[in-house]
Amino acid sequence: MSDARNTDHKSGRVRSHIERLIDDGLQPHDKLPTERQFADELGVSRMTVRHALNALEEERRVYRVHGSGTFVAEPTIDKTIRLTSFTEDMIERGMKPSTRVVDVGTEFAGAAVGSKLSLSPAAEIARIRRVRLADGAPVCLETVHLDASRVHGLLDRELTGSLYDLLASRYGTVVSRAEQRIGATVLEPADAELLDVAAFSAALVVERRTIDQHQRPVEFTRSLYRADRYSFLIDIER
Amino acid sequence: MSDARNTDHKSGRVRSHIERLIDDGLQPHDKLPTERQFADELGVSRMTVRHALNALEEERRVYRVHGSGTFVAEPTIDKTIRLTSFTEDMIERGMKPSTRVVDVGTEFAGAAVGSKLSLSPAAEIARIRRVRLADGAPVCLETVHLDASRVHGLLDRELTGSLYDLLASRYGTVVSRAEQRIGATVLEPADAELLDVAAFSAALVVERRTIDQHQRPVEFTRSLYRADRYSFLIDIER
DNA sequence: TGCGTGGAGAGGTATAGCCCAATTAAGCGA
DNA sequence: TCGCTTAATTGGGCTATACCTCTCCACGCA
Repeated sequence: MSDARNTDHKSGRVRSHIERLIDDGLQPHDKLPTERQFADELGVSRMTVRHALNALEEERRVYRVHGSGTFVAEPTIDKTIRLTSFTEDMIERGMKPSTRVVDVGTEFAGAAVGSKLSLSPAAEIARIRRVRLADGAPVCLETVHLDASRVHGLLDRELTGSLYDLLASRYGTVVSRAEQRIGATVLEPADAELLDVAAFSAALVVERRTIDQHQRPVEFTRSLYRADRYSFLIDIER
Repeated sequence: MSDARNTDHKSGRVRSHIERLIDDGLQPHDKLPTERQFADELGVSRMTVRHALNALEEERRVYRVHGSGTFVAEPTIDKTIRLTSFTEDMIERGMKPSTRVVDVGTEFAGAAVGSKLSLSPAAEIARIRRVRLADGAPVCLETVHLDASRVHGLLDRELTGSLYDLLASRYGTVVSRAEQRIGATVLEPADAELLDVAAFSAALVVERRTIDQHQRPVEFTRSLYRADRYSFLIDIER
């Protein structure tokens, strides 16, 4: 919970201090000391305390009532969908992930993919098709599209590992968020064969547009998940 | 975009000013004036400018690069999944929702539904099957299961409106969160007919367990969505 | 007993100024 | 010409202070 990096800044130390208070015996809806008390006690200015409390409020660890005080929030069961790679996802589900590359190549973006990646339809893109397996059985067939000009030499590399790791370590591209569309379809015979199921079986279609730290689109990926082996769990707050 | 309430505070005015700048001709990744320039120009302190920029950064209208400047972000389609009813959902998508009740009745919970609602398998449950339509065309076939002892008389009521509203106004049950599983399937002929599509068409299966303000399960609903007319949009943060 | 009103105390907004850290470009030297 | 150093610029963090609005309770009046 408490991060060592917190000690880099005063507001981080204040934050850790408050987190410790909450973890050590305080109950939800208990009142925290006032901002001015924290400031005096920790020898920092009130603005710094507010900075730390803002962060904690953002994460729903505390809530504030104007004129009244700051209180410990109810613990949230924070299972909101997260941005994880297939590899991380499978390990979390207790299965052993592996990957088989089906084919790779370059092609013109075209209208659909081009618009998703903010590129001209005539731009060159790198395309990677991979089957992702869990415990040796196919789960997912994914087709990744990347701006070829930003990933020189990528297609000659080993592509069975995490693409996100490769993008970060080799091309300095850090993934920050993604927009995802989840739909359903029935599998074409060719795709069904790659996934080792009967033709026209049900599948989840996931189209994912990944965005980097500068809000630029990184990749557009279309994945087909076997419906009998995969589903999404989502926790939603009102 | 620009809100009238913004004028209540200086930071709101600063914020509006910057938003206007962005909307009037600035392109993504264009550089904004520096924080100190804004402060001078608008006659406010730099902290106030930073406050406004923090809010805009939070909403991903701008991004900052330490030592370099503040820049206009790429426009984002911000459709985070929320806990909405079908009715709200369709209105937001610009369509007119309606409902047709297929059948209602009571039955024993059974093992599967009972465990989802934390009830004995022998408990009596109310079951409602409804077809939900958008602009007059079927989109979703839902089967709702409720603890019969908590919703006396519900099945005799008008069931074409929002079930959440009915639960709140008549039974004091306020929905606070939900756990949802999203999968895919092909439609049985009987279900396909109710949804007005060919048998064995693709559909999304959504199983939703709704929890009230006291953390008690309220309903368990299984919905089948026509894949050609519905998909989920999700925004994910790393 | 009941009500309402003021004051203390809480968070919210804003100021002016200090130093730090990252970036960038200009200038200098090999 | 290339590469390194340096200085200016920009955002990041923090301080100390001031004044605002909202809440809530105690006190006093009817």
